[in-house]
Amino acid sequence: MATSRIPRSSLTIRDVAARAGLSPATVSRVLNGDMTVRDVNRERVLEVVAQLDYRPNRVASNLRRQKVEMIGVIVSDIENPHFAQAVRAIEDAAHKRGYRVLLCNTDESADKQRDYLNILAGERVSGVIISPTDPSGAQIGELLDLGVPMVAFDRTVNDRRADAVLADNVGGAEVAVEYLVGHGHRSIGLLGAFSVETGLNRLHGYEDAMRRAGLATHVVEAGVRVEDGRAAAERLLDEVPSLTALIPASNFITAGAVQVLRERRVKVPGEVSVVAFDDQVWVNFIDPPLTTLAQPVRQMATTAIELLVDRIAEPDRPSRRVVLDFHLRVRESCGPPPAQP
Amino acid sequence: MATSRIPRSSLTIRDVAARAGLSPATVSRVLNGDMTVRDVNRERVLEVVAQLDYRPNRVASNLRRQKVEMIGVIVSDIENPHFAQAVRAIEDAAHKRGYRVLLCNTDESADKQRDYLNILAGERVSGVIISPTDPSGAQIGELLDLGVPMVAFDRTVNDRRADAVLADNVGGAEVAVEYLVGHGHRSIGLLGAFSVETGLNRLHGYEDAMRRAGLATHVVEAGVRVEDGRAAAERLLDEVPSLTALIPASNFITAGAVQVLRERRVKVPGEVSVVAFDDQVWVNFIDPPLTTLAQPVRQMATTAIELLVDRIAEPDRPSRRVVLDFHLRVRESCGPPPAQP
DNA sequence: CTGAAAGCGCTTACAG
DNA sequence: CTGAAAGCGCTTACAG
Repeated sequence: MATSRIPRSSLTIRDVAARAGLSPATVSRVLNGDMTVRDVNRERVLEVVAQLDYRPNRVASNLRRQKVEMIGVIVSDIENPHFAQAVRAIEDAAHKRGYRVLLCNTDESADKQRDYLNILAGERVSGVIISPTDPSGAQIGELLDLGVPMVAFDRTVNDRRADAVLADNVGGAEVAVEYLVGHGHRSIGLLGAFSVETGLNRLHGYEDAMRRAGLATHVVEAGVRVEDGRAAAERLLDEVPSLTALIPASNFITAGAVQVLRERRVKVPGEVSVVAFDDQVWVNFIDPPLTTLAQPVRQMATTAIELLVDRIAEPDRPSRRVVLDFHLRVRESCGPPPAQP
Repeated sequence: MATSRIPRSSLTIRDVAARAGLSPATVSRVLNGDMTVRDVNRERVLEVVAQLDYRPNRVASNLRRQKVEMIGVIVSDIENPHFAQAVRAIEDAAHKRGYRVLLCNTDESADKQRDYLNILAGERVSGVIISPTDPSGAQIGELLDLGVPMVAFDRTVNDRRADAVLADNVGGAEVAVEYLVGHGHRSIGLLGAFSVETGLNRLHGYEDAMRRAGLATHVVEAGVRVEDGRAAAERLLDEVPSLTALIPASNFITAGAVQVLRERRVKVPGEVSVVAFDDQVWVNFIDPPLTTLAQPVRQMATTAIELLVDRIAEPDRPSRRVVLDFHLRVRESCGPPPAQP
């Protein structure tokens, strides 16, 4: 007679049933909104539930129903305002649809991404939204094999079965170049992080647009930290003295570039015009407020949840890929190039 | 003979056991690091697990072991850099100790806080870290009644049983005032949000320090949005033309105040010195970089996890309250007051 | 409309 | 060292 006694601290549905003089089945029906329960009994159950402050155990319910109303959200850095904004919008949309959010921060580490994907598989989450650090990680295919819906966010994943929501980084860079060319600029530089997919696409858009305008390109790789942005900006300004316009291709790079411009007392937009990627709040606080390319982060987040929910409902639908446009937010950092001496 | 057939998609421990020619009990032992299993059998199990890509179901395991290695983190706004930083540090510390993080964003809504506390109770999380929107919400006491450990973060909770990690907001404001007085300022203004506990404490610290210095106070309530900060800054400058120093008591207020100072071409620190609460990265990007009071957010986060883990291990220990100091980060926004005309 | 019973996928005390 | 069996707390097909 094997028995494992576990000290039972919290109330169970049996306690409620006993107290109400009904079966656990009936209590469960009331709690799950089954309309076939007689009104007297429903009220009796609700009364006892309130009296005892009974809280159904979701773990048991999840196991029995074979479904966990939770999604995993994997980002590389929740402290980056871009992702903070995305996660907030995702949480909002998920909460409205009854899903909880398990937060997974990878810190740009492929190991931690692997770790978290394994955890999410173990937790049997309903789906995952991932901004991959390692788009080819083996776990991505494994989860998809297990039938876990996955939406790539902001960056793609190397598996066609995943849905994806992306910003049109190529198009965004083209808009930036065309806007500056429209102001008469011909010497336009780009500072970007080309090891990440979004940065690479921005480079491609810049190159295409410059080529179409018949202009020479000026590009410096700028890494992902503010410090890297500073160093890259210094190099670009040193190497291309003729420069009249600058496109820092991410918020950290912008932060570094802005400091360099101020230290060198470069007049913006008098001497150098700036169009920055990412519309952070602080671009309004600096002098002059920056013209930016804003990603439709909220819209991306709600789209991601929609794709996920649709796929949960219909696992075999063909995978979709939604690409959303940037918006140019004109402020005060662009003007005509300085008159030729 | 009642039977509920559920389509079983994923593998179970029984499949692994069958394939390995062993019992589920033995497979479970191997997976949980029980050392009493013979090496041959251990290897056999591991082999089959790898072959089938078997992933133990955490939901079942959680139910059976009556423990869920997950903590709920409740904040009012993950998009506020202050909380983004806190959540990141909490996730980091939690992950290292084997806990998952369920993210709960309340949007400063008491309803959503209630909602999430109920959800966390249902999920039977191991503990919760809460920066309360409604410090007296009934659910707080109810969770504590159920034995769910709770740590108040940044703001207190009206229940003595909860542990707490706080920043010394009173002391921080005193440091700001004393620093400015040390530079010779006598007309020092405060912009704060006094409806939240942290803001109120900052007000008290300011008032105490000003009184000790024998100075008159100049205070304007500034709300929580950037727009409110702007309006408050304008009022303060209009009403106190003699003002030579300003303490904006939160990051959003600082953002608004900085814009007003620039628009009015007030020289910082020539005409007005500034010491701002919250050390956001962008304070480095504006002109001049701001002297700030930095909250030890990382340390607060690791302390919160420690308090939680300690209490999980020892539920009846007396509750603790840890108060951490601010650090003054001197940059370029403070100087002596302008010479009297 | 309601209850008894089976079962979700694990873990573990007990027996051998 | 290993297995059979019980049980964590729910839900639901089935019988009445």
